Amino acid sequence: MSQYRDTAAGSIGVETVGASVKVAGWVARRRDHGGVAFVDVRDASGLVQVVADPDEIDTVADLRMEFCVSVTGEVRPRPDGTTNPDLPTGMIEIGAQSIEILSPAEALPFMLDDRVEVDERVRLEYRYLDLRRSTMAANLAARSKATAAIRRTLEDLGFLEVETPTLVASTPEGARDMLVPSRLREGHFYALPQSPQLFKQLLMISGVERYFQIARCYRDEDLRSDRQLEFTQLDLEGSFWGQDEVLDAIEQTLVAATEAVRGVRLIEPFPRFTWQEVMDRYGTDKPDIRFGMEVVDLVELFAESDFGVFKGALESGGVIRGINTGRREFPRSRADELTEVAKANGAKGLVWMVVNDDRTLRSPVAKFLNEEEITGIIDRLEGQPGDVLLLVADRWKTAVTVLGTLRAMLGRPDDHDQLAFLWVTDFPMFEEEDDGSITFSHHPFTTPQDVDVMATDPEKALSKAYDAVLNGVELGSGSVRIHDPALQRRVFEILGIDAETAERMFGWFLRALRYGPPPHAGFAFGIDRLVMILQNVESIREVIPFPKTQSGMDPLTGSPTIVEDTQLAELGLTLRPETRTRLEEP
RNA sequence: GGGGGCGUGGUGAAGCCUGGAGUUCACGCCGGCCUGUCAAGCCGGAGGUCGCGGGUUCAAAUCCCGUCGUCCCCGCCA
Repeated sequence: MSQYRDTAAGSIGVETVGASVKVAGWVARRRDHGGVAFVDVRDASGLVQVVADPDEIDTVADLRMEFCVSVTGEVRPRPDGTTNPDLPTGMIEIGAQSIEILSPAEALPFMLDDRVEVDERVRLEYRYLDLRRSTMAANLAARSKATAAIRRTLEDLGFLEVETPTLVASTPEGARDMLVPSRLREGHFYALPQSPQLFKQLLMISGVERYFQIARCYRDEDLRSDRQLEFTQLDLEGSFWGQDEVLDAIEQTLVAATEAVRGVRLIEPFPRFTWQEVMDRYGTDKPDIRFGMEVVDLVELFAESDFGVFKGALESGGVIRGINTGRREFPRSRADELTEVAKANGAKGLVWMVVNDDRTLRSPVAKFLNEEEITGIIDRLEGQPGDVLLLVADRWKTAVTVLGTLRAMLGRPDDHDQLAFLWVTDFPMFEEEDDGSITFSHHPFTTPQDVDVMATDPEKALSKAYDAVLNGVELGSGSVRIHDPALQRRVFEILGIDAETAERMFGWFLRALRYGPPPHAGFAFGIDRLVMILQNVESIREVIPFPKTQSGMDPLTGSPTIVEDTQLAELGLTLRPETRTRLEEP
């Protein structure tokens, strides 16, 4: 009950007929017939039609779209034949007794309905108007429902919500840090956290046992449709836990969030795959399993092949794999395009084949293959007439990755109605860089599955790390952490980080590990990405109220901005001359 | 750092390939008419440095080069 209204616009139904109500909101539409005028008033709850006689209410002629108004009137049934079944409030209307203009609005920079797709830069410049649109309001609501459900679930499971600092020490690993200069310690810098990783591990050592946080994280890397400079994670950690306990807790939060947003109860447990399995079957560590088109091993077929490309690949220890992309048009241009994709992903080439009606193959390489091989390919890939088969002969990693990329390109469904959550476990401990050196595939606090293998054969070593994947999108990752300082030192050693360097970078953390750390494990997933998929939108920016453009700018506030020299001076900073010159150019 | 798409009254599009008067359509805006609409309707009107700079040409929204903005992608994102 307020000075401006006593009833939510969207809540008014036939049971309210006869009552005098006061609603407040925005003019969504005005339909002025001269002798009678209809005004759709929208508030956060919905929309209701107000009917006004211009002779009685002179303000009605002044109303324009998105004026903020307060309306007093009587709820009455709509006359026969004028009800609107498309509207929740379509059976009734408010006969206006008075309309007060709380504030006028200028002519809008764009229409707030969903009929036209407005340039995103303009939407962001007037984001406060953009957010009035029902789709955007629904995205905000979905996000709120998701986080509320997550909080509720974790509270029930006995978790403690703890905040960790956002002004932290910079570490050289991982993504580029967002830096914040310190005034009190000139020449020193904070970093904004890429994740609360080490703090949550400290909380385990602190005896918290079950921690979670809906944490803002920052990574100063290039933006994408699913990446922003700042994003939100559900961060979680448990003591005396292993992988199963983590996956169970995370699964419960995902189930709760999905039910809250979609009203759908997911089937548990989510399917689990090892990293090796998803790489072999789907050619990626974040497979979209809403469709098949799995990668098939064809090595045995070609063990004796005379075809140079296949022979060469096998002799150098490679593999031959293929996918059946199904029946589709396959002009030469398409073949060239896919070959380019294969090459861009490191393959030397791509072998394509179209199954003919007589179970022969139309393919540039068909003449190099004998009948047995052709039949074998069609059988193994379950080829039907018209199916396009794609084969890659290369190093294992290259072959499966290329086919995985093509599979995603050609097979991915374009709607998100179906939700295919899954777990990927048993990630390799290390990845090979282009220069041949190794780097951790998760982070250096991840427990190896076998310490000896890690030491003798690091490229084969598996870790206790796991990912959550939804519809081909990596939602998040976690691991069982190292709680033994000796093991932690050994991992650093293998990575080529000597004791002195480790001490300098993480000494404070290694010291904490000397004071009885409990075994612990945890996880973090991106809430923006989750809500984006649940809401079936193509960009993470649709579920972030005030996002940045691809160049990291906010068209609304103009950030980032230049600052006064006096501000820089307080921080002990000066801009480099060439930077200053560039800023002074028109 | 690289590849690609887009940039035309306030908004969305067409025009660009094949150069010839700022032309067109829809929404919005302003004014008028109108008593049952719900994307109201009808009549009239205003509004544009075709992102910006340079070049080619008798002539550029259109062709070329550069640049800025934006989006998608590669690199990057432990």
